[in-house]
Order: sequence, then structure tokens, then C-alpha cells
Amino acid sequence: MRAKVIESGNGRRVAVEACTEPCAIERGMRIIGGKWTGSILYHLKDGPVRFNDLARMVGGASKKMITERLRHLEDHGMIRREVVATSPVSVEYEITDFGSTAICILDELRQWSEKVRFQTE
Amino acid sequence: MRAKVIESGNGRRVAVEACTEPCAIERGMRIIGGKWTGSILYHLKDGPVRFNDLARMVGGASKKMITERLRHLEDHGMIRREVVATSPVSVEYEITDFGSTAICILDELRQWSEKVRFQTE
DNA sequence: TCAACCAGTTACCTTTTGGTAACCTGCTAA
DNA sequence: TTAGCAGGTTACCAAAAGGTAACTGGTTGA
Repeated sequence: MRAKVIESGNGRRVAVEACTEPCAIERGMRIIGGKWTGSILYHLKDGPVRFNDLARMVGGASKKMITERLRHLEDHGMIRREVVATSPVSVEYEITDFGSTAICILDELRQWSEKVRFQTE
Repeated sequence: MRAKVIESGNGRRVAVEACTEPCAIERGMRIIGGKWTGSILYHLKDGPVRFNDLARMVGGASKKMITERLRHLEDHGMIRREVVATSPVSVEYEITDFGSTAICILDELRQWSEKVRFQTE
């Protein structure tokens, strides 16, 4: 990501090291930037949480959304789904070591959002 | 964001301090998490950039997208649009002090994305 | 005079998103 | 036996996202 634009001799402007298709930031956002995704991941940071509990914690997101985002995070190896043999069976979602590496980013985002007064409240 | 679920005496599970609608993470994502948004903002971190140059740098995004995201960032006070009286006139986009406060988040995201091997390449 | 560049805008259209609500099976407590 | 919980799935639908391509009006260098 050191893209810049230079004047190439003949007056033409060309980009050097332009972002080819989705660059690092963009790729990252597509993993943890989806609607509710970061929020869900962040809520798992302190230990495994059950499906319905997660739905209770993340107000505003529907069960369908929760399911979809959990699958997405699972597909990317950020969380682990575990069926616990209680009865009735419960299902726990747990953050993986890899998933944990993203928490610091989310935590900075949270701090930023909390201290900031957005123009559009 | 200290949401948790507790057993409330009678066996009912209830969320305490649940996220009311979009929580901090979610709100933040909606500012800088949109498609191309973070990427565009990040490219302005080293000084003002002209519209078409930005389009050249951010490969994959259409002019329409660039325009839309720039407006969005402007609306949230993260960048400033400035018409420069050259001829033909050029337009420069510059990050504001407020906008700069988000760069560290984006930089962490970039580092993370760069060192990570995604399961779905 | 022609082509290209500037900073967009517009129209059009397909795909994706994401919400609601109903439904499912299996279990348990009243 | 009826209600409720668990962890989802399914169908349906409206709205938003986002891509392509053409166009604009002024400017300028060859």
C-alpha cells in the first residue's frame, strides 16, 4: 500500500504500486467488516458463548444474521463451533487463536467509536 | 460492551447490558467499514490526493464508488474537499484531524491482513 | 482540429443484503 | 398436556448496493 501517482515524462499520470483489486485494508474489511461480524466476534473474546445468548447480547441482529455471520467467521477459521452434550444439547461458539489476533483491531475501533461524536448522531 | 447473559433466579436467561441496536463496534464499522471506504481514507494519510489519482490508486473501485465514498467520508468530517484554482481546475481530498484519528485502526487492520493467510485465499 | 484530461453525473440493471415471520425437532418443567 | 427453550432453517420480499457505460462541459497540448 505505497500507491502513488507520478508524472511519467510525457505528462501522463500513472499510478505506481496501485492497489490491485482489493488491497490489504479491503481484504481485511471483507473478513471482519461485514454487518454485525465484528460485533459478534468481539462478544466472543471472553470465552465461549451459546447461540441464543449471542443473539440476546447482540441487540438488533436477527437470528438469521447471527447464523450467517457465525458461518462466515467459522469458514475463515476465526471461531469454532462446538456441540456440548448437555440435554437439551447446547452449542457453543469459541474464538480461535487466529480469531483472537483480530480482537485488538476491534478493540481500537470500539474505543474510537466510543470517544467520538459523530457528525450524524 | 460488557454484555453477558445471566440466569435470573427462575431459570430464565436474560442479557444484561446487551448491545442496544448498533453498538460501538457496529457504529464504527458503518463509518469506516463500507466497501472501499477504509481503503480510500487510508490512501489520503500522506497528504492531499486528487480525484482521478485516487481512482488510479484504488484499483477495482469505480469512479461512482469513489465519489460516493468520498461524500460519505466528507459527511462524517473525516476528509475535506478542496477545489484548487489551477486550470483546468483540480480537486483535492485531504484528511482532517478527525479523520486521522482513524488511521491507526486502519493501519492495524492492514498489518493484520498482510501477515495473515486467509483460509479462503 | 483532434484527442485527452479534469471531476464527476446519469441511466440502467443485476445481485446482494437483510429483515420478518413461520416453522422444525428434541427436550424438559409445570 | 401444554408451554417454552434450544439451535437453528426456510420462504418471502423490499431495499440497497454496486457495476458498466455513456455523457458532460470546460481546458489544453500536439
